[in-house]
Amino acid sequence: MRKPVGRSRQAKPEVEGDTEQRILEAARRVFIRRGTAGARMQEIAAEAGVNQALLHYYFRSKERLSAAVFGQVGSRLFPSLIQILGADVPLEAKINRIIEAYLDTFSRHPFLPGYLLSEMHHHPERVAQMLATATGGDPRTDIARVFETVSRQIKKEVKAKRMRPIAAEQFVVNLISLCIFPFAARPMLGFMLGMDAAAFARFIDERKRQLPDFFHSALQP
Amino acid sequence: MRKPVGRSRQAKPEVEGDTEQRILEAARRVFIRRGTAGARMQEIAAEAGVNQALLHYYFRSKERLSAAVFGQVGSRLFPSLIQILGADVPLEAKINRIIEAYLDTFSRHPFLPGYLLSEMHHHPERVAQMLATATGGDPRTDIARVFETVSRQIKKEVKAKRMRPIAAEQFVVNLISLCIFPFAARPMLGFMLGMDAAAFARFIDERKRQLPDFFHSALQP
DNA sequence: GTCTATATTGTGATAGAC
DNA sequence: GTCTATCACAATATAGAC
Repeated sequence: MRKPVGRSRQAKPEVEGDTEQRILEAARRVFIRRGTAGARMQEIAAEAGVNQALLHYYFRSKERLSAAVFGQVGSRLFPSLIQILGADVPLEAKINRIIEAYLDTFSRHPFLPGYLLSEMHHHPERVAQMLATATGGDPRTDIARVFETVSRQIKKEVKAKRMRPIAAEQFVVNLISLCIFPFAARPMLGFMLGMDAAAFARFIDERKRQLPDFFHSALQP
Repeated sequence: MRKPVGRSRQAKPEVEGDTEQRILEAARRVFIRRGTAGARMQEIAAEAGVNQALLHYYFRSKERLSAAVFGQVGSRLFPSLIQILGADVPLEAKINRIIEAYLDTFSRHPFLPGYLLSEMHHHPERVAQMLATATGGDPRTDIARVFETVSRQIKKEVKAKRMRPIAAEQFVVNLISLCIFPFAARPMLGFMLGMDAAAFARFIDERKRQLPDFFHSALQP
């Protein structure tokens, strides 16, 4: 590992943010639009405004750089899911919060879902490390606890006759399917439904309003 | 265009199926697991049991070969969607049929969703041609008519107080989200929920049973 | 830390024999 | 139609000056 240690600030005319950060951000943009295999180190260097050799100086290889980006993207998306699902609030509130949070995030970063799914598909072996980076620790333990919490809440609601029975796993998968898929399939939906960027934004806005009711209704006994 | 014309059968000891078909099938397998950018012509040739030069003889370039695969995969998935949605049966039956058809198809080909979404994400410009290949004609016209049909059915159900109002586009997107996403996100779900292949298959089986009710309930007024 | 120059290998594509 | 051999360039990675 030759990676520079100690981010000791040099008295240098740095453009904005330190170089490592600029490279990482440029890499994120390029990997997201080209995919890991399709991205070129040269394009990342150009986007970061530095030389290609610097990429290797900071990240050693394309392999490591792409893994860093994957982990970073995961870190932006998973913690809030875990946090909301594990929070001490009613199930109904969790549904609303997740829909709002994810539709908002993806409206601002519409290419994240496509990148994330593509990356997971072609590099399933990286998922474990990505989730470890994202949750900071042993992801399986955290996640298992969260599903336990949700499962208890569901059982309680079912007992109170306010909800039909459903496994916590199916519940969560249904919820995130409805939030993520439209963005991942955006190119197809855009074409099939003749939607340009503005029309797609309206489509998502309508979704923000309707999805909570749709989902709550689906769980009615 | 040097592509051989007339599939005139040569008196040759062909292994199984004609060579072009074998190449196309090998290419599909390789593109699905590596992605378009990550796939190597050499690997496809090996998988087809032929020399790399033959790939160029039949398909001219990697670009064209990958486009052929993308179109072929689309042709296996979209026509049935269009056909079921446009059929002359009640909305409820369409929901059941689509869930059954897609969960079955994807159970047998679990990597199709990941490939399809990945490809669409990185090559949105190919979506139009892929859908044209898949539907054989002007896809926009067919699709628009189908959405019109569904829209009328929804309005009728709403009027009869058997259903809450929902745009046909949101209706269809919700339905296919719930069918496709779990497969596209399989690596993540597998890890998060600690599911191996068998557990994932059980998860999908449970889904086949529960999704119809979930969806119908979601549409209750 | 950042650059230029270059080594080295990978990869799509073609030429030409059979 | 199918093969072997090879070209031409693209792309990752490193060496070494500054």
